[in-house]
Amino acid sequence: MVASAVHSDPFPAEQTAIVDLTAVAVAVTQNEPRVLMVPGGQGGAAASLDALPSGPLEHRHRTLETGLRSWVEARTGARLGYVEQLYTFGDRGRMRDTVAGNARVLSIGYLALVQEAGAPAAGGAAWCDWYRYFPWEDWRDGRPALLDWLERQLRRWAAAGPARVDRAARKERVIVAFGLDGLPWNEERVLERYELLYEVGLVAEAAGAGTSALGQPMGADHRRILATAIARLRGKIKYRPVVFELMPAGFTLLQLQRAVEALAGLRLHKQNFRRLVEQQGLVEETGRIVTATGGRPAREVRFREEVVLERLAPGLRLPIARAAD
Amino acid sequence: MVASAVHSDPFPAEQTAIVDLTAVAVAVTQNEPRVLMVPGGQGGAAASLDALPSGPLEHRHRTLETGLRSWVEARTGARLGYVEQLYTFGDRGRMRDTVAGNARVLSIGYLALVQEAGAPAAGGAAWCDWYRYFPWEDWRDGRPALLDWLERQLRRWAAAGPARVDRAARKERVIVAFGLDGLPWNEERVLERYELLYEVGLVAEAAGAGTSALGQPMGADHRRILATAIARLRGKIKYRPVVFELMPAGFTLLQLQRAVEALAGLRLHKQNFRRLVEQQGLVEETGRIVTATGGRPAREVRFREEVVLERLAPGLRLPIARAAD
DNA sequence: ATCTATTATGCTATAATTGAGCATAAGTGA
DNA sequence: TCACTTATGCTCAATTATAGCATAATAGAT
Repeated sequence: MVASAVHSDPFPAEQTAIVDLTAVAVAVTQNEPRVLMVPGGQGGAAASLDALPSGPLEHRHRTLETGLRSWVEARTGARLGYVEQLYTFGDRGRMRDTVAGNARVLSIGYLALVQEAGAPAAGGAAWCDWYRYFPWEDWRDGRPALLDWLERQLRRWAAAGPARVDRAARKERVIVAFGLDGLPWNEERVLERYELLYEVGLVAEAAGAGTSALGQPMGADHRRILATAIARLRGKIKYRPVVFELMPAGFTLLQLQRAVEALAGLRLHKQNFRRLVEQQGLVEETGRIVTATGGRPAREVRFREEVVLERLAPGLRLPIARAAD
Repeated sequence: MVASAVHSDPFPAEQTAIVDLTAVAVAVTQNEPRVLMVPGGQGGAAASLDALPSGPLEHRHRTLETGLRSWVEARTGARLGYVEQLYTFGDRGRMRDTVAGNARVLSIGYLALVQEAGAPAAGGAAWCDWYRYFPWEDWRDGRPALLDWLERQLRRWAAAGPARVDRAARKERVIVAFGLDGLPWNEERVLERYELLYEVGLVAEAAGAGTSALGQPMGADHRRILATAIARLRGKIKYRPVVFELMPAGFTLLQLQRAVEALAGLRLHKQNFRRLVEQQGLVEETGRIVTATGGRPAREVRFREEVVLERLAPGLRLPIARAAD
């Protein structure tokens, strides 16, 4: 039916690649967003850097996802809940500091949501606050102070573009990504910001990085993968009820709010947050009352499981607060 | 800094895979959404099926995206505009009908937006209306008639589940995916619907497919990849100004609306559509007047290029119309 | 016992956004 | 001139968001 004039070449020079599966396992504990990390960056040159858990795709696994699950679970003792494929990273040269050398290495990145409580890290893995790697992403206590310094650096870089057009384009990218000159901070632009910092040489992973690099570096391009995961998750919680994967069975609305805030790196308006959650029928009361809140006791609620299959609810929109809550 | 108790294994039993890049190149011409297809399904057993253009990842390409671009452009003569990675497909056994045999084949799927006008298909490729493969997805002229028959099949399948719980779960999936029992049709659930039909055996690609399979089949799992692309694009046009990649330099608001409708498979409310587009400052007048509209002449507009870098505008929300426009 | 701090929770006023449609303008072809 | 088609301006009501106010119910300090 498609005109078959020139027929397809027989599959030309097939190229093989090493494929590994990399997990960004996220949990929220004590109101902090945490990622599962393994030490020692896969035995490469820079062996002391943190790295994401990852392992080769094995032939016995029927699907990529089962491969990821079994590898990460065996390696770290974490039991993965919700799992979603993020992105496949395969630029040549992205493994500068590892053994892979000249071969093409593909990493398929996955986001996995875990309840840390049920998943004590094993095998040398550890749960680390993700803002350690992205300190500029946490606005829960207001604009992070280091953004003042950062802004100066970025503006200097923008002003140093070779031609007029470059300078204009650089400036636009900077002010949009970091919400300068009155533009709003958009919590989802995590990757855009990281790539800008990389390009400017303000993170240690970059080739010409200066001495005052920002945030804890990670092995290979794992910080880029983590940025991708954070961006995706920050977007997703707004339209799919995925936060619940990170919560214990019963929780209070404030705990839920704190979890969302931890992920988004923002403070939310409390009354409106509760209204949204309740209006959408995402939770139901367990009947229990939690008194350990420090104030008036709170009703304990649980996620309405029906929602997932039943109506695939719209998730959580974020009523962003100007000031505090 | 991560507790370094057990140190990482040296990269264990590396596994290689054949990697190919598959493009879903989309254009909108004469108000129809079209995909670039090549004939002959890569020379496999079922050699007569349509297939998406795809080719091996070659080592000379620094990035995956350049690999994809150069391959597809060389093969089909299309010049790709916006390109975005969709998903990596890698389940074993997904290439039932091709040569790959037992080897692991990874396909990295990409969505590419093209202006068909500037890209006449070459090398045996052809632009095909995508609703040929998904006739149930086009609601522009109201609910497609074949959904009546389809609904009966789906309900029968749901009622035939082994246990009570399965039947309930199946029914839920069916009514949510296809908007039955008063639930709204959600144009983004393209993949969910396709996978359901696959599971039920209502598409020819499925193992136990009956004789009355729906829509034109495609080689390998390309129809699944196409479904993924449609779903992604339908979602994306709502929050990023990507439709403009498919439009010529100058166009009328109705042409734009028709393009969006073609992609979404829905009719939109005309006045509200214009209000959204203009309010958001996505377009500007060229000053020209188009008289070939069949009615009152329309102002010609063009996309405001500044928007892309400048403010990364929120895109287009879809004011869905109940009836016609 | 009362006061203070803290959190929970109900409710309201106002502003934006959306959905649906009316009305009129300006062309084409019979 | 009439019938038809598309373009475009505008309105009105319904819905949803934003920002607070006010009150309730605890714990711990005085």
